[in-house]
Amino acid sequence: MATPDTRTQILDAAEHLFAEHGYRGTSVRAITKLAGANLAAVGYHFGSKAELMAAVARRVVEPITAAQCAGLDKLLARTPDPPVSELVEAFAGPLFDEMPAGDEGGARTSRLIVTILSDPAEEARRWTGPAEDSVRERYFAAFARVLPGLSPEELWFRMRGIFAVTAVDRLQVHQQPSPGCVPPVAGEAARRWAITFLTAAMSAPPIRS
Amino acid sequence: MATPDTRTQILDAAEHLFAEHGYRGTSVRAITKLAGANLAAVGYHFGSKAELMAAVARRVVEPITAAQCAGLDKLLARTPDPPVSELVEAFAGPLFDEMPAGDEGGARTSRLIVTILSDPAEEARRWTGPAEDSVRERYFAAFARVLPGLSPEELWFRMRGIFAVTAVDRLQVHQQPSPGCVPPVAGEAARRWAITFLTAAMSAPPIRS
DNA sequence: GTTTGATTCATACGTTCGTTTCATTCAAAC
DNA sequence: GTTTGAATGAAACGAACGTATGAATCAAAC
Repeated sequence: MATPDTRTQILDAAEHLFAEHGYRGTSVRAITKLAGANLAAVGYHFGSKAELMAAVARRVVEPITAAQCAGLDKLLARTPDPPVSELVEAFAGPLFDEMPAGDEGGARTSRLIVTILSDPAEEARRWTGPAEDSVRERYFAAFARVLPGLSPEELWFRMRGIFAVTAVDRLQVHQQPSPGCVPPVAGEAARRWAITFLTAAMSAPPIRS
Repeated sequence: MATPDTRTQILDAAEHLFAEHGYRGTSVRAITKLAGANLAAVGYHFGSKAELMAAVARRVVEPITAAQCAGLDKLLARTPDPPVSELVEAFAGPLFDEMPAGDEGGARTSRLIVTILSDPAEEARRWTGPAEDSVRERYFAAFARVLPGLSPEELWFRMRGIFAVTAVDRLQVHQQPSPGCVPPVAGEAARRWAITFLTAAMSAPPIRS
């Protein structure tokens, strides 16, 4: 295999380190060292550290968003009222699937997504684009159709819940290792657990207020 | 009201800034400036920035853990097999209740908890103590009793799900503001939504493998 | 009034950070 | 062979960081 160009190697190294230590916890020097590139290469290829992070986020999030979009298209082409479980799977499934090789069971990607969405850095707000918003809104509309009686606010809450469960799924590496709590879970099992868990949660009757 | 002592003012300022900008995104200088204290006061009263963060985390997490513990005690004193909804409420409820004054509807506390648990910094692993682990294990045992048929692994997954939903509940401030997605939700409504959502999720039948 | 111990203060140290500069390399175009 | 423009390399810049130091302050004890 031909060694990839410097730009790609920097992207790979940055993805790895950003996932492991966060945005602020990763220095440009550490990235270029891991990538075997020169310190100035980040500035040359990406402009700045923030733009590098944006490129990393795009590369990770874009295929997920595309898969979510395609899944919804396929679902709605069959019926305008798909079962909740299939909507959940179409939305949450890609978050488990998109795991680049070398990723230890997706835990690194999961952590990177948590980083992207929970990083308090000011730049983080620009790491994802309008494509993600639009697919979220499409799912919102689909869920609203099959879950009548839910107020928009409560539905948004539940959709954020989907996101929280899938993204923070492997967050327990950050906690004290509880005895009996085996740390990394096989990707496929976690996927089925999440779908089960979330389908039941989404299908809950709305609260009577 | 008498102005609190320097130590408390530093704790307040640190809690505010850590929640807003994360651990690495907050400088000791910013904390002491907001607290109206001298730069060296952090070193004097806490030893280091990391120990200050540990003190902040303790002050926020301890009452939550205590409330979770007391809630479980009260529940188990009544019956060894409480309904799932009440277990969920006893576990997740305190995460909504413990909101210090001046906190904008708990969103800041929520973000601080996310910071504590998702921060990739090395020191973050020491921010919570064994008390949190022990209460988690007690709830695990209680849930295992009323949810037979769930494997330990899947139950741990679901408990992490509870945590994810309650803690990341207000994470959407980090995303692009979606139209129609009203940002901050009244604490009481979010609490009821979360209990409903999570009770249904926890009660889902285990996956057949 | 003096002493004492706790606290606050201004300041500086050494490190690391993101970024910039400018020289150098190198393959392709002419 | 020369030129050209993209890419890389070594080095340095200024700023911000956490932390340490030692003098100044102040209330209480004696």
